[in-house]
Amino acid sequence: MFRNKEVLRPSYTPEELPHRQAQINQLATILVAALRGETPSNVFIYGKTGTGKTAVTRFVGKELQRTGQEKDRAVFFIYINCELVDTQYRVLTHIANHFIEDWNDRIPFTGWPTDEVYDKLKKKIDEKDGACIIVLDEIDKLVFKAGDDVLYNLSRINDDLKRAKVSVIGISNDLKFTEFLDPRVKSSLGEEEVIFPPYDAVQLQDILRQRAAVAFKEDSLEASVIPLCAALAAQEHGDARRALDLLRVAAELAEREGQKTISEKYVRKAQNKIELDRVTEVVRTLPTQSKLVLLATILGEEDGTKGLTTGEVYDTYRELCQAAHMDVLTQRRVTDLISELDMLGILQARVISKGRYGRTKEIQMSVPLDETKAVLREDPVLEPIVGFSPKKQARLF
DNA sequence: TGTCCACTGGAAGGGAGGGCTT
DNA sequence: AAGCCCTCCCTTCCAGTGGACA
Repeated sequence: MFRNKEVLRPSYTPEELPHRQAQINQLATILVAALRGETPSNVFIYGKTGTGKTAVTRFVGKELQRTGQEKDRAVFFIYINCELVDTQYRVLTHIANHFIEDWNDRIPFTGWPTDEVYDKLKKKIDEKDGACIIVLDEIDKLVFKAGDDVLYNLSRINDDLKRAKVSVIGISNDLKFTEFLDPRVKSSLGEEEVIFPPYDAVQLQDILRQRAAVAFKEDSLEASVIPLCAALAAQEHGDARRALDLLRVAAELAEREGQKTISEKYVRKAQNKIELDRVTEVVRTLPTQSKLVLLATILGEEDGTKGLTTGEVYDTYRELCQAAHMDVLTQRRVTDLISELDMLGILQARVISKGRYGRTKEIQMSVPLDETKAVLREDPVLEPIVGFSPKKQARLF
């Protein structure tokens, strides 16, 4: 069935990006200054997930580097995903190490004072005569965690450089974060803006057809499969990544059942699988303390308590910790863990007021209980207590 | 109308674990 | 070895609060 499965993966950057010519041109026009030895403007790129922001940026960057080589102009294109590289220190180190070939000379991932890293970075960049384009993908994550000091320093770095030129491209799927920026940073980052609108269902179909032609052998797809994938993904704010995932997973499921063709049925199955896989993976990689909090919530809900409160979850949590011989964290800390679980979409916590009876969070699971418990059971610490029932236990005393 | 509950969520800081330089 | 630095996880302290109840 498959000819080349790789082209369906999110990491794959195709040679052609359908329906993104306008954004490619816009970005290229801004960055072409680098080839003339000028400093390109900083750019702010905004668009929802799976609208091609990263792919377009990488594509333009690659082209720019290639043309730069032909014209004998050095162009450095540094891509940083701020979800992983999320502190000022780490960003600076990452950029600086890009210019340090000697492995022994590299800046360690911790240990130096930040301003020393900054000095070294300036020195190293200035040794190269060329344009340096720094892409900060998911820049909102960086600002959220580390504030805008990094951006301020980076936007001012050109003042301290004699030869090299630096420009910054910030990519975000969240517009609100710019409100928290220092006005100077905001205006400097937003010199140019490129907007990526969501794909509609028809555009998604084009993208899927383009990839499917390479990915599958002839006649592997029933006619309705691509429109369905496109329609489902269009509902998810036009997410092309989701559309491709649906197609790939559907194909994998069909293949596993020995089918020669992919039908609608497998697309629907794929949709369920993708969501469940996401939850399973998130839960599996949770720290133990968060798992305990999660288990406390599940058990509370199974006991039939309506509108679970922080206090109730905390009580159960404490019993679980004792049963599992784990340290008991403070309620303050558990509050934060609950908020984190909320942000991960595993549960919902809304602040409500019960008047005379105080103010608290009302907590509700938003993923299936049994599947989640099965994942928790994989953890050796949790395994003995997953079947624990707080109420029964209490009755013994 | 005021009280007062059961928290929320900010601020500050400790300390362990990574590393650096001198 | 001593003296720093950065990050993560956590504790302590506490002012603030929406609304049911007296």
